[in-house]
Amino acid sequence: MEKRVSLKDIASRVGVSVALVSYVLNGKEKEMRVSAEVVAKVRQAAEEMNYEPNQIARSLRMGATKTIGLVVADISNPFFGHLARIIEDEAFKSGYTVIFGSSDEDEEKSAMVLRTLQNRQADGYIIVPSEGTTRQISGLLRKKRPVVLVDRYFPELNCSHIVLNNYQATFDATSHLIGKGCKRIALVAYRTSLIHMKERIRGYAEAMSVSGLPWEDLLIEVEFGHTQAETDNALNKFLEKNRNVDGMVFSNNGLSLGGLYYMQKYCIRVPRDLAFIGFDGGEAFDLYPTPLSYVSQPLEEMGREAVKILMDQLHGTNRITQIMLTPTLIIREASPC
Amino acid sequence: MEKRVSLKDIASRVGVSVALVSYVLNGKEKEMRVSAEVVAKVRQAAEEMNYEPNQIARSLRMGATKTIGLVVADISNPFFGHLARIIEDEAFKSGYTVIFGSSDEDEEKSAMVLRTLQNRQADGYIIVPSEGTTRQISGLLRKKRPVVLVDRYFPELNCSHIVLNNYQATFDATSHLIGKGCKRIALVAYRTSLIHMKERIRGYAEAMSVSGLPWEDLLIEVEFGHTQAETDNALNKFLEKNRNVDGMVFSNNGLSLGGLYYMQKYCIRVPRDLAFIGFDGGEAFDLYPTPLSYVSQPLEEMGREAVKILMDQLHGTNRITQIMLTPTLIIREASPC
DNA sequence: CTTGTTTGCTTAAACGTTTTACCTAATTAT
DNA sequence: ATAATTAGGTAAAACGTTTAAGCAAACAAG
Repeated sequence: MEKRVSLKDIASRVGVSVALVSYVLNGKEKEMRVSAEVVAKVRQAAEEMNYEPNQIARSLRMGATKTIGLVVADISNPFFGHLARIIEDEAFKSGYTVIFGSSDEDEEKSAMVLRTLQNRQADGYIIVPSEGTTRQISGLLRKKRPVVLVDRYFPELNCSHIVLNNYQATFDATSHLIGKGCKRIALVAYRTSLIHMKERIRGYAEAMSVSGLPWEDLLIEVEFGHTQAETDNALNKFLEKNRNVDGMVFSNNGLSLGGLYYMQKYCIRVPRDLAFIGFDGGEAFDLYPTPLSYVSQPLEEMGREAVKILMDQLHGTNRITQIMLTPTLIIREASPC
Repeated sequence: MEKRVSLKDIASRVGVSVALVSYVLNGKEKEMRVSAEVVAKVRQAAEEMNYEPNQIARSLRMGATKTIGLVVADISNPFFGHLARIIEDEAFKSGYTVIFGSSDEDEEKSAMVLRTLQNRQADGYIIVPSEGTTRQISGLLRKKRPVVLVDRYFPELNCSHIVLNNYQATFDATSHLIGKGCKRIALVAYRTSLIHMKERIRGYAEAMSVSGLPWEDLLIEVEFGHTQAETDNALNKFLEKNRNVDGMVFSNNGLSLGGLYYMQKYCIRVPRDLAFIGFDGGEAFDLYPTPLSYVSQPLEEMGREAVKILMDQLHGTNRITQIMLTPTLIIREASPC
């Protein structure tokens, strides 16, 4: 580890004080009326010595790290990976760096990640909150840390958020299948108290209800920490009891994918044997023998806006912004092949 | 922003010096022989006041941030997302946090990301290096920063790395197709000087050569910043000239996926019309009408070992470790449906 | 010729830790 | 009894910045 060059090094080389070097390198030479001659010398020395500011020292002094703490369920999930990327780019534009952690939808893990991010003095937080983390979030809010929740939120919490209109998402999806003539449509959802799932279930239920179709027995709720085998099992049991199901709506990307694996394993042809609507799309959806229909989220917008809201709060606004984005139903028919 | 509680706050509440509080909270009460009574009082106060150490201040003082800088091509690419996740978990076990940046395989962007990570005083770096970044890496090495390259490396650089045996990967893949009776096998690769691609091309060429098959005209090199349309175009041109091609090997996951999109668009049935071997697998590969064969990388091992090597270097070893992992060819036959 | 202003720079404190050096009182050894 | 040791603690410097405050010299205004 070679010693990094500091302001002091430049100062002593040029023969001026540390303060002066700081002023020059921060472009405050005008206000601080530094002589042109000194400015030039400092600039040159900094250049030659390859000076790079120590952000840690600066953070300590300024009480701000220019860092955003990002908590997602799992960075390796393409949905969150993509979101992270958008946030990274957007944050970078404002001079912020992202430090992230995956919560695995687990309360304890979430707490650990959040503690780490706080120790590192993140200036603000963008969080995809897991079940049971209300207190963790409200803890942040109590400390007046800027927080933006994404994808889900807690209705009882007075906190900025940006989420999909989840109700509309499944309402539209289900309605579309009904319009196509389906009558026994199942919804596959996670068993969780998180609002986004509740809303997706509600949208489905409502769509079925307004068409006078029963749905209570057609709701499949699987556990969060599911393996593919367990999902298969749940679906098997369900389909044995309900042989007349003619359509399925899946309520997030993991479940959709799990559903497709299931269909493949048990040779159920989509959409010939069963109509199918997934959530979030992806390569597997595009490349399926017959391209699959799905609910599309405006992910770019979600990420961009999340950062924008956070930046507002970081720059002093106390405003709480809660945004609901509109999903798009991507309908695809049989391919030309 | 409420004020965070510091050692000073605890000290003044308990009525002792800051130093003492630091000792107690760092478990040095024995060596520093702090009285049991004071230890208890400090502990309790810290608990009650909800003290969390300021990692920034600690970093400044200690000259180490317990931070790993991770540079990948694109965090939203599942390959890198997965890698990031493994690294995150592994780093966490050792008390390290990850700060990351996406380079987009771009020299300039890579430089910016690297500069940011350096400003933030990352203790060590795990990097998927882009083309033309040799100098950036050697700059880090010159400053004696621990660096581990992943997925690719620079032969001329004396730096730790962990990569796939890329030669073997395409050699095996190509050989397998030859064994299946293919004679006109194309390789789709990126046009780049990066070693991993060169090796993948070499493996392919060698496999063809040892079977006495010509390959020079069957190598398709596409540009890095390709759009799907451009890839389609290149493939179209190529296939028009070479109608007798009976197999294709793709040399990374992006290209494989691009290939599949192409096949779909132009109604080329895999593997009926054309044998196909992809790189890296993924959902789309599993769910393809007939599951696709691909080269599988031991991603977990790659991530875990990368962190382990870095940790060794962070703990003072000067040893340079260069590891080459063995790929597995996943062969899948037509599905039972 | 004083007084005030501008110019150009320096000093020093502060951010929250860690850690070295030092201090005093009590105890033990001589 | 005095000297040496130990127990239990404090003071202060240091990490690299930023920034408020100050200060001397030069200059302008009265």
